[in-house]
Amino acid sequence: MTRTAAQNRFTLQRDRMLRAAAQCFNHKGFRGTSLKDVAGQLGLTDAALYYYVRDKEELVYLCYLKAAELGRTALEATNAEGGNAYERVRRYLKRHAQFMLGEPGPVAIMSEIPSLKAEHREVILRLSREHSARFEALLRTGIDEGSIAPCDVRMTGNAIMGALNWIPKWHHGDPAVTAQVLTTFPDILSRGLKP
Amino acid sequence: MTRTAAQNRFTLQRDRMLRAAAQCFNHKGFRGTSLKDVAGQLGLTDAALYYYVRDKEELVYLCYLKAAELGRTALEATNAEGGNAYERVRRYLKRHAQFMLGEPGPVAIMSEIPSLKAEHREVILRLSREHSARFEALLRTGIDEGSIAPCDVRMTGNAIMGALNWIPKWHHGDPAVTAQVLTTFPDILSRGLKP
DNA sequence: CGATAATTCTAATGACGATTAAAATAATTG
DNA sequence: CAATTATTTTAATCGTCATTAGAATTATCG
Repeated sequence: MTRTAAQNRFTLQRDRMLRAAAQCFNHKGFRGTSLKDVAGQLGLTDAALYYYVRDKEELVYLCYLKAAELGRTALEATNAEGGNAYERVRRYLKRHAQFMLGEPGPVAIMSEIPSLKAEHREVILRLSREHSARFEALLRTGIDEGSIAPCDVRMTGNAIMGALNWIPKWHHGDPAVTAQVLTTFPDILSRGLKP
Repeated sequence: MTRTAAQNRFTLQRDRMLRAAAQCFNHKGFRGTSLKDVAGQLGLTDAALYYYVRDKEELVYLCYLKAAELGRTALEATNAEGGNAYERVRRYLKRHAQFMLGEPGPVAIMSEIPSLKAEHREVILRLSREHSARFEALLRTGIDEGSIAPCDVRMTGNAIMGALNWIPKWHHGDPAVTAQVLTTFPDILSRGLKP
């Protein structure tokens, strides 16, 4: 119990770090952001980050891990809510866009997997592939049950994920645009799936 | 005339440079690729690149300029061929994917505009916005003539461009996949536009 | 309050990578 | 071939940045 408070504080601070880092990475890339950039956003010194993380590489790794977890739970939660596959896809898209843009984000886009060290890269790639597989399975379910038009699920999944992952490249935080994205993107991306 | 041969050789070599650089940038990011990486692909020394380019920043700038030009001509050529807006969009998507993956590519994805110096950034942003505007205008034409379903053209354009720009993140050169992308992506991305 | 643990800072160190100048090599032209 | 031009290399220089050690500060707990 006595440790829980400290533990809690630690993980809370680290999570603030991950959010700051995610924003920087999305904006300037992994190599392009210095630890000073991240620390600056938190009112800290670059050296202070090493209290929370072994090195810079672990920082991206943790960002990507968090992104993978959020994606997974978003998809699971959506599936658990029921509805046909088409409706579940729509809800998932909304949820995904939501956590990418708002709380508990911003979330790091996994655009620099090659920068990870071998072991971390394998972990992230595995999670990433598992997530893709689950999404593709959902599409396949929809095709079988007739709620989604037949298509190449692999390519369709890639297209949808690409459209989502690209959002941070052109969206820079304007709340009005955020709202617009959340309302239009699920529509736009799922419309092509209708039978 | 005497200069034309040398001039020609110069620009040809520089174009090889741009292709090598584009591949590196797409793979490892601007900051993440060293001039040695680019030079290595060409069998040169890093210092040799300075014969063709003022500095590293100019290298990305030229890559982006080339990308913008190719995008523009692709859209213009497509429009010139006629057909209704929906068909023109489809042809444009195919063309765009084509030059992104094959010849005269690989083309650099404009994902690091913040890394450009102010003047260059303005040029690229202007070209980029012009291109978006033209694409959105094409969508609007389709909506007016009834070949495309009513939609938020800004968001729809962003979604489509995102899906395309993300391709290099997951496609790593397998020719079979290239062929698959070229045949399925135009379908996938345009299907949602049907009325 | 005093002691101990937690957190952050200051001040090095060291590597990597962009950039430059000058020398060396290759190509071209008269 | 000789002279000139084009291209590339070698060998510095310079800054930035990740990383570390140890000091300083702050919080926690008895």
